[in-house]
Amino acid sequence: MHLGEESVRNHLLSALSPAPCVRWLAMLEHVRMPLGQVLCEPGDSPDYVYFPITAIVSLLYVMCDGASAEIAVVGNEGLVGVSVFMGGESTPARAMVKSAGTAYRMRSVLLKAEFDRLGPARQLLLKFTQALLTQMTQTLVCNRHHSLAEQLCRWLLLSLDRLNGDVLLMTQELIANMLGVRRGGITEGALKLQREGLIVYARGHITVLDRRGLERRSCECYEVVKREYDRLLPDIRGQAVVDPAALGARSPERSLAAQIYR
Amino acid sequence: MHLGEESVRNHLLSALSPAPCVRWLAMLEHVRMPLGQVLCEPGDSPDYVYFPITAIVSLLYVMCDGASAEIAVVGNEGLVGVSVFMGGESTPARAMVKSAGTAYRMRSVLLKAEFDRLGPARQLLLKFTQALLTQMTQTLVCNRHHSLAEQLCRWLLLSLDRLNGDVLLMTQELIANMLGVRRGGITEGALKLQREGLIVYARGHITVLDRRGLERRSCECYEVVKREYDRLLPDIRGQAVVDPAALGARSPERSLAAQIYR
DNA sequence: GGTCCTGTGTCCGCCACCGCACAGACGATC
DNA sequence: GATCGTCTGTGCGGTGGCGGACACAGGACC
Repeated sequence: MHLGEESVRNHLLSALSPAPCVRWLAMLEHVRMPLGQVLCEPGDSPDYVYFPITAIVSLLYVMCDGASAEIAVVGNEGLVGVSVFMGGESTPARAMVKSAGTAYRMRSVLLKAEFDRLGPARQLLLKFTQALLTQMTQTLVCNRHHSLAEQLCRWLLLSLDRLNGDVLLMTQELIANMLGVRRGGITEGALKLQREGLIVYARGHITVLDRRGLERRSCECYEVVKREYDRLLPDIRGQAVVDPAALGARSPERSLAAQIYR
Repeated sequence: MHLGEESVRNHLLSALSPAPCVRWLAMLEHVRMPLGQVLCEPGDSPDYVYFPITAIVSLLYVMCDGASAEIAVVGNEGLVGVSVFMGGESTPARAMVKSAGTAYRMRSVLLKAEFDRLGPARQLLLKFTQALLTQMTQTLVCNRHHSLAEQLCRWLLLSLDRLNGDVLLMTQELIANMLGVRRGGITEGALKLQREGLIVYARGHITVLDRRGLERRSCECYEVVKREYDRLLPDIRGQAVVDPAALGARSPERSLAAQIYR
């Protein structure tokens, strides 16, 4: 198992109380997640669940005719593969890496066993699932009632929250697929945001300059989702980033366990 | 507790293995659910969870400006109040009776306790939750990509599946609120379906004449949802209706327990 | 039988977004 | 530095659904 120099970790793993952690340690595998990697095809029963660290994963529904829409985003606040412990094994959505990075993965059967055995771990996983549910809900209503520009802001903010830094590597084409709209629409929206000085866009590199501005231009949906994540997973968010300098210092806390678990 | 002459029951309750049932019996209360009754406001921690029998409940998101959209529908295949055992207590959606009928209700705390204690009950409830998740997913993509007419068909079919009979009591105004569209749009769609002889529509009474026809006019979304419900809850669906005549015969099976649990 | 209310049919201007196409710009590659 | 592929800006006709309005019909109620 290898860890690299990551200055963040998966908050869901961090929030587990010490007891299960020791056992979980041996089950976790550190993996790189290249852009576009498909973690799970619709209908498949996935072998692994993923706890993103720096990667962002998109739950994407692709229809018969090729049209698609993003259901939800998962970053280092959660895990990919809730269907494993929900009991259905598979979902009708595809899980795809939409921002390259790293993750821990765990065999599905192991997670399932832990879920069935341990109350606290179970509660945590279920709360995350409910947060995911809220995100889906909000995406749904946003789809229905809000303008493309507003949706774009929401999408950028949700991605940004799961990102280390403020540069997104993402072409307009990809964003369009996620939002289920025409690429030209994204161009227009992005241009508007760029002219207002909120972002800079160039060939797949989006740099967010004014986060507050994005929040102002966004619809209520982003705020609702964020509040609900904070409410459901309070011990997880906020205490996020570990000081890289502190990590650099050799000490007992420099162990894998220390990095993952608070 | 009173039971009436209902010829159907809640499939989720039916599917519970005998052991928990005996205990659950004492916790269930039979209630009537008038049209428009609100079971749970967004942000509330509901006192009861509901297992619909003949009623249909809509999970509705209402936005700041009053615009709304239906997240999912729950009928006698499930329960209203998954947030109780998911751990978040509340959801940002409103639960509203969209077709009058009856239900069993149970105190939230009791259900939560059962959920934490019993593996089989837990698994069943979680599977239902995943089915609900699928329904939401599909509603989301349908919103994005399909025409109002197709969505209307999907909506009618989903309601029909949860209904005893083929008459829906529902004004166009209400349907419009559910689908998050303009009332005029529903008028047009319904007229088209009526001209094709699939339904008859008159002042809040929709009679479905040709179910197959509706399925043909609908998008793939309905089929996907239905398949997933059947997959996840196979022991629940299909064995639905109890012969009313058989119920009329006085016998030991005529007990409440017999009616609820297969 | 008259009155009121609710629910439905219809119309019209409007606009956001679609689908498609094409050109220009940047960056990688040889 | 020439070439090519990818990414982005832009244009244009078409259209589905919006918002708001109005008229009419069926029931309910007095």
